[in-house]
Amino acid sequence: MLTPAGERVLSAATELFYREGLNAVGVAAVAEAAGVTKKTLYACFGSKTELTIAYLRRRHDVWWAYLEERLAAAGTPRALVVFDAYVDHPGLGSDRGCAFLNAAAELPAGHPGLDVIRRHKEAVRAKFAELLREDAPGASDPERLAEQLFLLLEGAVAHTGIDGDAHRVTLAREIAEVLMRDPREVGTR
Amino acid sequence: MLTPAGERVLSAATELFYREGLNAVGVAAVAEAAGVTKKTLYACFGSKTELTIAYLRRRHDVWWAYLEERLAAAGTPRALVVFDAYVDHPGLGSDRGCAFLNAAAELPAGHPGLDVIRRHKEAVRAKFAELLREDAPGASDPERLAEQLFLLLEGAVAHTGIDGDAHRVTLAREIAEVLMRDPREVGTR
DNA sequence: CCATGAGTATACCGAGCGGTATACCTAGGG
DNA sequence: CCCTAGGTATACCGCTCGGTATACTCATGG
Repeated sequence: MLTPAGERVLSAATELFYREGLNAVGVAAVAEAAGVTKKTLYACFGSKTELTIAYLRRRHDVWWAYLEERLAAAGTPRALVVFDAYVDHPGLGSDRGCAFLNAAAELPAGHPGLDVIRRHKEAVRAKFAELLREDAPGASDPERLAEQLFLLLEGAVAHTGIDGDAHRVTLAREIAEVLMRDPREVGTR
Repeated sequence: MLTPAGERVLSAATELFYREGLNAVGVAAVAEAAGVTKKTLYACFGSKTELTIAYLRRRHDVWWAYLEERLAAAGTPRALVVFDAYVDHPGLGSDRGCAFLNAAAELPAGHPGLDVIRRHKEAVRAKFAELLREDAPGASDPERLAEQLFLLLEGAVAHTGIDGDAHRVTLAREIAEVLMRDPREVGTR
């Protein structure tokens, strides 16, 4: 478990790494923002690489818990809630886009943080598939629809940082809503 | 116009910036890869910021020329060619994903390179809309379909760097192919 | 009682960063 | 003939990077 000081370091890192980027923020800046010396930071995390991993894990855990909470309270189709959770999640911020995509763009090949990122993204895609299967058991190809919703979401969040706002996520959600209606219904009504 | 040495610098930067990331590559490394002194690099580009802008512009110009070439030789629906061009373009490499999304994730707010990136992405989205309008003049909402294809493509290329290959772009292309069939046809046949 | 663990403050290390300065070389054109 | 443009090579600047070292404080609990 993390000491109180370690918790403050991770909290400061989560804020700074997201807002400024991994390579743009030094350990000294993180330590200062946490009100802690570099020695304490290294006693808790050992290296910047470890701190980066902890940052990504924390970011996933917090967001995932929020997603599950929203899903438990939502009506069908729950897949749309995933879009909302990306925009609405409290505390983490979203104006700089997806923390995981941003990190993946910065990390060098072979960095262990990339595994955390891959697991996070795969979890999101798998969640789409799970929700679609459960909410519409008779659907023809839930895996394909899951990939479709996933790509829409990823395209939208990838542009959130560029646009400066999340309007494309809302747009992607609207498109997803249409796609989730069985296409056969459109023509036969 | 660029001197021969300047051209070599830009060529080396295009390779290194894409493969390693903007912040991970110093001007000294670019100069050495180009077989040129730092003095020459600064005589040609003035600053790393300017070199970064030139890199992004070059990347856009080369890819765009290739896209137009492919479009001129393609049959309808030409929108699918945009997906192909992202995967097939020669020389630039695509295993690290989209150079523009990667750069956007690294650049600090206010960096002039962000404008180049926004223009590039808007050009792609607008090209989708243009192609859809021309290839299927009677379509109900080409703008919406353009946004849809754009988001699919962007989601796919955003993951190309994470996955290490471009299979999601192919997947996005297949999905796009289905979406471009008028949904009313599906139910009424 | 005092040892341990968590923390502080400060200074340091070698390396690399973006960018500049000095001095020299060389081919082409007025 | 010699000046200029576009190079070369090398050294330097102040700064920041990730990471370490030394020495001190202080609360807790066996």
